[in-house]
Formats: sequence, structure tokens, C-alpha cells
Amino acid sequence: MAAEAGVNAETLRYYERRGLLQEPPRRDSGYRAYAVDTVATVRFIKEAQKLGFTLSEVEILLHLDRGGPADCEAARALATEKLLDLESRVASLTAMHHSLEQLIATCEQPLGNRECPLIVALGGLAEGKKADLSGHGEGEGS
Amino acid sequence: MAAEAGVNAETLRYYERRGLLQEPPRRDSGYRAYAVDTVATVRFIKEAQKLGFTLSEVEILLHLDRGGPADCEAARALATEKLLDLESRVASLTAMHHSLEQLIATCEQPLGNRECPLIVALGGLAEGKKADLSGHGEGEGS
DNA sequence: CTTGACTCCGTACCGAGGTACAGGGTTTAC
DNA sequence: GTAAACCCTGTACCTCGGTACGGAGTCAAG
Repeated sequence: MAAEAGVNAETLRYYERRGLLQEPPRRDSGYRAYAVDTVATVRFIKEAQKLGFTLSEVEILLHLDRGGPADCEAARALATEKLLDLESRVASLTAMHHSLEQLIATCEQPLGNRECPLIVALGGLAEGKKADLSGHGEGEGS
Repeated sequence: MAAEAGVNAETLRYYERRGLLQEPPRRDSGYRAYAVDTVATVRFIKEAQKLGFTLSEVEILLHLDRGGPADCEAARALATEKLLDLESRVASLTAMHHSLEQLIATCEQPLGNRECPLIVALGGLAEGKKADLSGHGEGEGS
């Protein structure tokens, strides 16, 4: 069953501990007797993870699944929130990418006599922020 | 000094423990007497982190900074590698974004009588993978 | 009936990047 | 000269998503 869902057996137990899977009935030996559709649930979890949901959110989603239309609303809200989150992450990674490209480009610059332009540039980037000691600024640059 | 660099004092000590900052001289009281340019180093660390370098990589970069032109090459290689890494992360986030959008779109579909289309759809996504029980496939989909 | 592959349980650990706390010492401003 | 506000050390803890281990029981095949 673990193999079929593509996860370790330990992972299944972990999910059970976390409440993502509810405890399956046991055989008389104590072995877990998983319902057939548990495989689908595990795949659901994995899919949702790939879409950026945390396990806690997945848990919420799973509980929501047992509810009515109001819960469906909630599920959509959660998904929409994730979407925004993804958007901002993409934006910031893209910004990083851009900066890094520029940074690497400095390597083509004549390198004076001994300093690595890349590292110097990275240090230089930070200079801009000196004025920033007003608050406890956890600055997000862009 | 911690405030000026925008980090906790504890974080400074943490960096020192990790070897990112070398141990500063002490006043006779035992207090750390940071050199003026340590602030710049800390900002460098923070900048590099923002660009996706891990602290271990930053450490390498800092050591590289003391070296010659060969080390400069190495720094550029590291940066280039990071760039590729960023590219793939952006790609995968973008893919997630796309899927999530489509998923949310299913919410507009008529919802039968009681099932949340979003959750049903997420479950449905996983179906495609049933054939995948050949190896121990830790599948990377896309 | 034995052997090997599975499963059980509980607990501890990984890595990354810190944060928190306790129990002191020091500095600085009033 | 005293009180607040900083700094020191060391250790423990946090989140996240699992993985590993040990000692025992169980299942299926030969």
C-alpha cells in the first residue's frame, strides 16, 4: 500500500500521527488494514504538497472535504491564498535571478589586481541600506 | 552593531559559531569589539541569502574572498550554479501556479449536489499516476 | 517448520536557520 | 552609587517533513 502510493511505510504512519489519515481498522494481528481509497488520499496529499500546500493546510483541506458547501468556499479561499503566495514567491525568485545575472556579469569586468568583482559587488549591494536603522526593519527589497 | 546590521545579537553569535564571522577581538571585559567592516560582512551575508545562497555557501564565498583569481573563478561557478537552481525553482513554481489556477477555475463549475469541485479535482489529479508502480519511483512530475 | 520479508511501536534524529532562556557581568546615564 | 540596559556563556528548543533504529511480532513461500 505504501509502495502503491509511492511513499514509505513510515510516512504513512507519520501522516496518521499527524491526523492526515485517520486510523485504519486493524487485522487481528494488529496490522493496519487500509481501505482501498486510502491510496487516493495519500496521492491527494502528495499532489497538494506539490501545489505548495503545507501538511497542515492539507489537513484542513481534508477536513473540509467532509463538510458542506460552506466548507467548499473555505477550500477555495485557501487555494486562492496559496495562489497569491505562489505569485509573490515567483516574483521574488525572479528578482533574485535578475540580480544574480547582473552580478555574474560583473565577472566579465576587468578584475583590478586582486579582488573578485562578484564578491565585491555583493558587498556593494548591501551598502545601499545604511540609512535603514530607523525601525527593526526586516526589509524586503526588490 | 547587531541593530545596525539589522539582525539579532544572537544571530551574530550564531554566525560566529558557524564560522561565518571570525571571532572578533575582545575588550578587557570580554565584550566583542567588532571591526567596523563587520557590519558590511553581515549585510553581505544577508544579501547573499536573499539571492538564494545557503549559509554554507556564503561561508565558502567568504573564504573565497580571501583567495586569488582562481578562487574568483570558483565564486563565479557557484553563482552560476545558483542561477540555474533559481531558474528551475521559478519554473516549478510557475507550473504550480498554473495548476492551481486551473484548479480554482473548477470551482466555477456547477457543483453537483454536495462535493467540492476543488477537492475532487485535486483527488482526480492523482489518478493519472496509477501505472507508476514499477520501481520505488520518487517521481518528479511536471 | 523455517526463513526472509514485511509490519508493529516508540523514540530519536536529520538539516536549516535561527530563537529563547537562565544566570551571571558590565557599562552608562542620572 | 545605583538602576536600567546592554553583553557574556552554554544549552535547549523551534518548525517542517519526514527518516532511522531497535526489538519484537507476523505473513507467505518453500
